[in-house]
Amino acid sequence: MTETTMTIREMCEAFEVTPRTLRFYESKELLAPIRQGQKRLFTKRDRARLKLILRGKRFGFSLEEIRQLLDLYYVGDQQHTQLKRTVEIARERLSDMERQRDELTTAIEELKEQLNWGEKMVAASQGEQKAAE
Amino acid sequence: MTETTMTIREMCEAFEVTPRTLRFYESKELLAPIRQGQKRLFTKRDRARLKLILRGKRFGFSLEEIRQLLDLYYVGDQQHTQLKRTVEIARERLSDMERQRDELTTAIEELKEQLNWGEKMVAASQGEQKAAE
DNA sequence: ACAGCAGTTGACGTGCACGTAAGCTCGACG
DNA sequence: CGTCGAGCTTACGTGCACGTCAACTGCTGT
Repeated sequence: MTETTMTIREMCEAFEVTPRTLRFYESKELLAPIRQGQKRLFTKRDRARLKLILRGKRFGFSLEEIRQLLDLYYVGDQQHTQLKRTVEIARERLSDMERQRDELTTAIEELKEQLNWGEKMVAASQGEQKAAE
Repeated sequence: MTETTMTIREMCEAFEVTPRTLRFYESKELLAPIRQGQKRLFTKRDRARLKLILRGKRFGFSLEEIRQLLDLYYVGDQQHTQLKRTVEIARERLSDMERQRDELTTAIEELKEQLNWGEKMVAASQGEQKAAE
């Protein structure tokens, strides 16, 4: 059940993606499932990465940007220079994300105000179909 | 200077977009600049909408979704039923955005931790090029 | 032995969000 | 009067993120 590896089908159901998507991500070097003969076997590492990939996508990052980010999450064998560069990239992404969150917060506030206004209008036009003009 | 309308060129510089983009948005009914003969004149309303469009894009909304949202921001002559529906859509978008913000907050925290770790690694590998293995 | 099914590799198709190039129009200016 | 630049339309091209289809391979059960 809670085996260490999963087939492509199991991954698809667990994460609600298609096989095509997983193969595509592998071709872009976002995932690196091990091979048993010809078949792919997805490890715990792949599952963690996929989770991050899907989250990154929801934030509007491109797959290429996500690949950069994943490098940070899974260093471990990088050289100093490479690691330093990765840290820099991550710092930039981090401020991107913080800016994005701040904007989002503002937008939420604005939308809430609009909603209040809209709801008042709906309430006001209850029963009077021809309030316009 | 602070005239009520702007040319396409002025819009482009003000918002850092291309003419093509503005025409494209018009073709998708996101903007509706008035025409003076053949030329487009962008009003204050268009500028407000464009600002919202660009923000929406940064949040990962599609242009079609943004169009839905803009309907809410610029109602004014909607019927009751239509307005009610629009309010519903907006409520859904709002919870989308709040979920997105919460996720983003979590991701920011995680990335910060990773960064701290990464920076420690960088510091630790100062001067010793061959620390690996 | 053979059907059936999960999985695989190309290769081409698709929708979105524009970019880019061609050719037209129109008012301003020397 | 020509032409110059700003803007216009039409139409095809592009990059990304997959979808779709065809043709294979390799177990699995009967």
